[in-house]
Order: sequence, then C-alpha cells, then structure tokens
Amino acid sequence: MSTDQLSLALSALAHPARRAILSKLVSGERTVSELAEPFDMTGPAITKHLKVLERAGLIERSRDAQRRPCRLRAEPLKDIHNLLRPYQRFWDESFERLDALLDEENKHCGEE
Amino acid sequence: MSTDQLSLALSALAHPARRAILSKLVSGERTVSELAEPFDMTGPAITKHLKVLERAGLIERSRDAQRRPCRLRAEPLKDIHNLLRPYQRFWDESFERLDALLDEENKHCGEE
DNA sequence: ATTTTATGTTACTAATTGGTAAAGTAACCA
DNA sequence: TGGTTACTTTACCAATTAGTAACATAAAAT
Repeated sequence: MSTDQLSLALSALAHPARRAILSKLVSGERTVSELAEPFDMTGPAITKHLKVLERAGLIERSRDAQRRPCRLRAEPLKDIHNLLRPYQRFWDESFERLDALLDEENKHCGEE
Repeated sequence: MSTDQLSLALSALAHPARRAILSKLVSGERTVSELAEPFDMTGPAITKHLKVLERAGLIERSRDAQRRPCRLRAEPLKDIHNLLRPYQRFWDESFERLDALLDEENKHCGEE
C-alpha cells in the first residue's frame, strides 16, 4: 500500500461506510456508537474503519469519560480537491469539445 | 471491495503510479509503453494498473495497429469533486472558525 | 464492590492488491 | 515465412484489507 498522505486519504474514502461516517461528522462530533448505529457492522469493524480514517488524517479523536468522540479534519480533502483541479476543465467543457482540447494540447507538447 | 463507481474511482486514484498515468493523459492519448516508460515497472504491472483505471471508468482504450492507446475519461473525477463539495467550507474557513461552525450545527441537529 | 456502558485488542479467516517471470497473442515488416 | 514490436495472460507470491468472535479495559452508575 502507498503510505503518502494523498494515497491514504483516497483509499480511506474508497469505502461507502467510511464516506458515510465522514458525512455524519459534518454536523459535529460523534461517538463511536453513534457512528456505528446505522450500519449493520460489529464493533471491531467500526474501530478499524475509524483507524483508517485517523491514519489518513481525516478524523481526530478526543476523550470524554468512556466515550471517544470523533471529529472531522478536512485538510486531506483539500489535497484531493487540488489533485482534481487540473482535470476540472474536462467536465466543465462539453464532451464534444474534449477531443478538440486533447488534439490542441498534443500540438504543443506531444512530441517527446 | 466496494464495487460502486465512486469507490472504484477513489481506490483507483489511491496509487501514485495510477495518478501519474492519469496526469500524463491530460495532454492527450498515450500508448501503454509511453505510459510505462517513466516507471521502473514491468509490462504486466502497467497492464494491471490500466485495468484498474479502466474498470473505474477513468480511461478508455482504442486500437491503433499493435498499439492500445489510452485516453482520459473525467466523469468519475467529477463525481469525486461532487463528493467533496459538502466539506469545502471546512477548508475555506479559517481553522479557528471550524469549531464554532461545528457547535452551531450541533444546536440544530445534535439531539437524536 | 459489582454491573453496565463504551470502546478497544487479539487472533483468526477469506478476499484483494501489487508485484514478478514466463509464455501467449496480434499486427506489422522484410 | 519468420522476426520484431506492443501488449496481455497466466500462474505464482507476499502483503494488506475487511470482516468475524471472543476477550479485555476503563469509567460511571448502582
């Protein structure tokens, strides 16, 4: 597995349960059991998903008595957003124009 | 593994080699060997990465004699972009304001 | 002190990933 | 027909991931 932050964040998001967990955190801190509740998933499974998210820097955890609340950290998402930026024009243009754009680019830097 | 398009696209991007391949395709069609050249990687390894990208809908392949040129397909990237949108305000705001935002949200929907 | 609640750890399994070497296919070239 | 180029397929391997059941810990409530 690739251990750079960007790869970690992307592969953390590549699971519906983890995306659902993140989206729950948009509205604020949540405990592990609050996050686990809507999923038909055992405790250890949730714990592992949270570890993946934590390792990717997408959540932070604190302590509140026996609870371990999770909160969102959006920085890695910003990196993904930046990764996508060079491609954005490909979906902002109509699909017919894509070929034209590619051909145009080829004239400039296609020969090495 | 999750087989929905979004998960496939995200996990396809979660490898530096595949991101590098995609970024090469921004400037137009490339053959397999053109894509393989900068990596210290065997043919079969590249073929596998291309299959992952193809399965995720991020590239299309055609035929030109014995060559199998690849071209970019950006739609799945648009889906990722849309996935990120709800989080965007978290990095557009200063980090001090994040807590305030979260607390504000909690007042509205934190009690169930 | 004991129980309950909340969460984590360990040990195990099955499936997937990322890589290799070696053989196979497909199109062009002489 | 035979050789070369371009790429794929077929085993095979080691490492990782996603899940489970069972057990462990930590704080609060009784």
